[in-house]
Amino acid sequence: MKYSYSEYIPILKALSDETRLKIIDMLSCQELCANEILEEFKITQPTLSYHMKILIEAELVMGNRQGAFMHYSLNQNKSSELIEFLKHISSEKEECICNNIRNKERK
Amino acid sequence: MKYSYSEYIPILKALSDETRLKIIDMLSCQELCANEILEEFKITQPTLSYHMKILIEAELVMGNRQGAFMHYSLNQNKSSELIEFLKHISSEKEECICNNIRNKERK
DNA sequence: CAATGATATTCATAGTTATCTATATCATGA
DNA sequence: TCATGATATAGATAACTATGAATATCATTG
Repeated sequence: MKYSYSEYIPILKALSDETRLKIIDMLSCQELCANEILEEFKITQPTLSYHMKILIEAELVMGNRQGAFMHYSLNQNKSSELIEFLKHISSEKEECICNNIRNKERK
Repeated sequence: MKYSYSEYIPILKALSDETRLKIIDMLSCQELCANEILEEFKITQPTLSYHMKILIEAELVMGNRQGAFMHYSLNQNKSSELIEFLKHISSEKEECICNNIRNKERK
C-alpha cells in the first residue's frame, strides 16, 4: 500500500485546531446544524462557517443542506483512513522509506 | 477516560507538515541522526533543526545526544496515544459531548 | 587548544491562519 | 414578494509558521 504524505496534510491541518477538534467530537454520534454547533462556542457565525469549510474541504465532515439548514455529519471513513495512515507511518514495516537510508551503508 | 482537546494540538500541528510526516516515517524502524535525515531533503540544516525541535516539543520524537551526534527516535507511545484520541473523538460513545446538545431538547 | 564537523539559535521575511465586521445569498412562511 | 432566519463570502488584520543566511555552541581529534 502506497501512501503520499501530502494527501494527509489538509486533514491533519483541519484537526490542528481546538475548535475543530471539538466539532468533530460533537458530530461523532449525530449530525448537527450550524446554529446548534455555534451555541457551544464563543465565536461568531462567520468564523464557524470558516471552520466548517475547512472540515468539509478536508472531507472529514459532510454538509447536507435541508432547506435553510446545513446538516453536518462526520465522515467516519476519512477519519479511519487517517488513523490507518498514522499507524502505518509510525510503525515498523517491511517496505519502509528507511530501508534506503542507513541500512544501505550497512549492507 | 477524559480527553482534553488542547493537549493534542501540538502533536497534530507537528504532523501537519509534509517534511515532518516523512521524518516520522523515516524514524519508524530505526533511529537516525540529523545529517542522515537531512540528506533526504532539500532544506537547509537550520530548517531541519527547527523541524526536529517541533517534533521533540510535541514529544513525538526523542533526542539522544551521542557525542557530537543527536540520535533521533520515534516515541511510539505518543503516536499511539494520538491514534487512540482520534479514534475516541471520531466514534460513537456513551458519555459524549453531544449528549448535551440536541438530545437535551428531545427529552 | 585549535581546527573541524554536527547541531542549535537568532534574525528577517514571505506565506498562512483565525478572527472579526460588514455584507451577501438562500430558504421559508406570512 | 417581503421579512426573517440560516449560512456563506469578502475584506481587513493580528498572530503564527516555514524558511534561509549568518552565527553560535558543542564534541572530537590531532
